[in-house]
Amino acid sequence: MNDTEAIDALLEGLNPRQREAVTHGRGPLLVVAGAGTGKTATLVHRVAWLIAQGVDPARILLLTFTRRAAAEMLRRVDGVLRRAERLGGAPKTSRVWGGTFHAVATRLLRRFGKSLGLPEGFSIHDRTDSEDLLHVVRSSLGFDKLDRRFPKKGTCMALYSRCVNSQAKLADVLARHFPWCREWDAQLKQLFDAYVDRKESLGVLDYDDLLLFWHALVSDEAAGRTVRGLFDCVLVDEYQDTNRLQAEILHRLVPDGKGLTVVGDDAQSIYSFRAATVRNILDLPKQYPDLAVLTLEQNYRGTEPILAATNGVIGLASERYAKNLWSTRGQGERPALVTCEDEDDQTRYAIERILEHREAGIDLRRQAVLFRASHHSMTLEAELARRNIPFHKYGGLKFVETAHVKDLLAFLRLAENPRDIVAGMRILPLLPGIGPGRARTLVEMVAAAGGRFDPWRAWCPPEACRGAWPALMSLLEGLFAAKESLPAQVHRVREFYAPILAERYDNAAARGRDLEQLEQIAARYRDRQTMLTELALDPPSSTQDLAGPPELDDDYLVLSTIHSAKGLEWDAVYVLHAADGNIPSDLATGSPEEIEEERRLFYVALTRAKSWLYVLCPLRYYHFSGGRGDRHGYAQRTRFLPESVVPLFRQVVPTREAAGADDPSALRTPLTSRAVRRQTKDLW
DNA sequence: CTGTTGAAATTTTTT
DNA sequence: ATTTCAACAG
Repeated sequence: MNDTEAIDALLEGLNPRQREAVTHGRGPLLVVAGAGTGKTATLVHRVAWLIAQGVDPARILLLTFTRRAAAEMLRRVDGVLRRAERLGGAPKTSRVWGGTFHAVATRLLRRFGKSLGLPEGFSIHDRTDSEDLLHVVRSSLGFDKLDRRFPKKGTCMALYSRCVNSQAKLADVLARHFPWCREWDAQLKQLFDAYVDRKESLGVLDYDDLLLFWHALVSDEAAGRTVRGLFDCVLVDEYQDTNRLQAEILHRLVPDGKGLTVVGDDAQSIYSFRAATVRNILDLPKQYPDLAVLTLEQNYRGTEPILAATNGVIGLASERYAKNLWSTRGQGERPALVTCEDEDDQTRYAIERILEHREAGIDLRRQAVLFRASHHSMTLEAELARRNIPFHKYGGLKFVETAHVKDLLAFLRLAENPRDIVAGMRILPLLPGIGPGRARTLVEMVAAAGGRFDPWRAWCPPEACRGAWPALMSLLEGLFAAKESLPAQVHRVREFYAPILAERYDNAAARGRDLEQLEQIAARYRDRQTMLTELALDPPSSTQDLAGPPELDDDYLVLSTIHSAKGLEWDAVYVLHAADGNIPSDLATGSPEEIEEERRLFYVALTRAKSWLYVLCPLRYYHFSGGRGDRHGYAQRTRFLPESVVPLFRQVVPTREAAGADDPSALRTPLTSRAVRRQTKDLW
């Protein structure tokens, strides 16, 4: 096969615009790709094309939004290359640098961090750990004892993080995003100063540090040259969701734009709460005067009616890059706008349609239920479980964020880095007779001893702890020596932790199984540091996820937050709780910008659908907070579906009789005297 | 200083 | 429903 044939084979199936993007030369390139326009395919083929052109895979950097996205893309690159070469050669992409900004930062800093004075074995704190450390610092400064309430640790963290990621002054961030915290300006400064110092002395980096130090690395004269010299081509996906710090890293990494490819869609920017800014896309032409801009507008995903509806929704956005998405997929059903009476109604309707589609040959895994907030799917999850319908949930509380898993990992973390006081503060109070007070002094002792456990050996524990203390010491010493295999280490921790688990948590059995699973997983990692790093940077979203690639024959429905559904697509998509207050979230209606972001979020949800789209809106919702009886309120259809776009949907009002007839238990709020009383109570 | 109890406040999205 | 804080008994 000659070169021309090989190139043709590689470009097979791409439209002219995509080909142009794929075969673009070495000058900087921006691909503005609307939803469903084959953005991923284009990026995949471009990587394949570069490799086919002779670029060394080890000198390609592919920055994505999640690790999963990177792995998936590289898998597809291999597929394309194999097809083009018509041979089943070994994968060529194993040496490509693929991953999130944070993961790549970690890799670079492990290798070159020494030149910045970073310790070789730095630990990585996830969001919760960072908040915990901030809490420790806050109490050591005495801010928890002030007469007026100091902002919560989560708020402090959000503030700190936004300053770093948007590279903005605290005063500006306070004024723009946290006006109710302005009175604490001085204390916050002090807190953040102390937090930064503390991280340094503990040998710990948080998420923001990873970016910050990568930035420092490429800003440094000598180190910058080295790092820049590693890559011939840099490709960035989902650029609309990067923040200012990431943009500056990129600019310093590729100052002349040579070999740079950036892909994004301003209409899908949904991470401004993480300081992402569309300005990164809009300003790219200013950074690179010779930037080529290509727009992909041909939509391959949705049917015409779906596209008409999604275009209608985004058409109401106050400001956007003009794009006219057009479909080649032809006719299909108009998307459904389903007005449900309440949440049970919504659940029932969704499950009926899901099963119907499955009967018609659309596997569960080709269908997804999407929602704004993780808890919006609780009722549905309960009902799916009751009916034995398998599902995987993405987004929301992660496996590694559950208390018992965090506990277990804290033992490993402490052994890895004894100065990590967050790990210590987690483990020590698990023992009887040790509370926050003693834990703090103990943890400070080790930190002061430069990370040696000697002071603990000499410590005389209180009565209640006489038995447990020596056991903990021998456990930690065993782990510290790290002579055993990783699963064996986890096993030891489990043995020590089992009685604590049983005593402190309910449903200890289920939690125990999680930990067993963790022990199994441990075998997959090269070493302890790798395991801790990877779990911090890329937490598996569910236990099922941890269990490894699912069996081919097992079919499961996907439940996902809209954020976690970014970049994915399904044949049938169900969007739950399309009511004002949920989308847009009540918590995000403070400013017009926030509302616009919620609109894009809704747009992202709708554009995940290929053939069938159901938007469900329960009009009545219950909230069980605030004491006796269940109260409820009435919701309005989301403001993103005003009368003007409603005709793009077919309106559906499910009937109860049909739904409940053959399954009385499905009717969980029958119209009984109770409902009558409730309606009466509505009058006041 | 620990561990428990009760009251009050807050309640999203994620690397 | 969960988290956080203050108060109090051991």
